Amino acid sequence: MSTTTAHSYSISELAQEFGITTRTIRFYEDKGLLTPQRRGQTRVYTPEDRVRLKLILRGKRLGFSLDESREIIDMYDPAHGNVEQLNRLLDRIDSKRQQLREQQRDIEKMLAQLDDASARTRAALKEQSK
Amino acid sequence: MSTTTAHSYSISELAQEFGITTRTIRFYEDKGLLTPQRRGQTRVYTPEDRVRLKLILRGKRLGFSLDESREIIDMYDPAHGNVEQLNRLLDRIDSKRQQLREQQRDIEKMLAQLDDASARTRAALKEQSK
DNA sequence: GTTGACGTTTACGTTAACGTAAACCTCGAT
DNA sequence: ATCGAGGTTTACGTTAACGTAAACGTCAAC
Repeated sequence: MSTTTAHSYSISELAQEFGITTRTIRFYEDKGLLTPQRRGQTRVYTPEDRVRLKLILRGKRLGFSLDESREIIDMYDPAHGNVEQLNRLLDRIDSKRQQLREQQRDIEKMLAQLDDASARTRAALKEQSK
Repeated sequence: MSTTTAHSYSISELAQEFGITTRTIRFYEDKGLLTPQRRGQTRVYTPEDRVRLKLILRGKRLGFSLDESREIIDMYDPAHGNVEQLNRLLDRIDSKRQQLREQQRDIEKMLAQLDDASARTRAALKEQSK
């Protein structure tokens, strides 16, 4: 029995918090990534909506398309479906993990490259100071 | 005195190796990311060109725009410039490193999320087998 | 000498992810 | 009553990163 404090957010609150525009949030809804409630006309966002938005933006920072982010978010959903569907889901999850690990390797290579560049630049600065 | 074996590549060789189209490679040239030699009309790519291409594609996998990739690649260049320029370069390098570290954190969070999803899916499978 | 395989330029088309603007409602405060 | 701050829908515009196609050159092979 978890007593969930039913806190809610307006669209502009979320926009401010994450540094995006309301247009962007509505666009995500249009693409089926968010489905807020309505109080009359007005959209009302739950903490769960907020989390979904957070995940979308995280995916974006990693270069994922909205479709990819949606797929990843849906992976966490109540795993409903038959055995075959569940097995396919497991495969997709694993495939995403592999992709993320490849990104990790890419980042490390790029970081090493930047370390090198930084060192060379500092060396060039030492040279300038005669 | 390093004896550089002047190996060269055709555009379709590079396209094949990296699983992209020749159109893409020409597009990168158009955007100033590659500047191959010409044998008559025909483009001829050096091993250095190949490396640049590799870096572009690595950046792409990390969600970087071509402009960002160009910036990163240029960071590795012969650090020419005065002290002020070199210092600004150092700042940009450091800023990129911070961004990459943030991406690392994002990836770890997402990996943890996927691990969780995977476990839950496997649990759902066990449930199915009664 | 024509036919492929490979190269080139030029140019219009496409998709994702929003930006921008107009035109309108709603409500609490002045 | 009006006004400003927020909300809404609708719709056209924009940018990046290529795709696609046409129209042409070149050269080794048949």
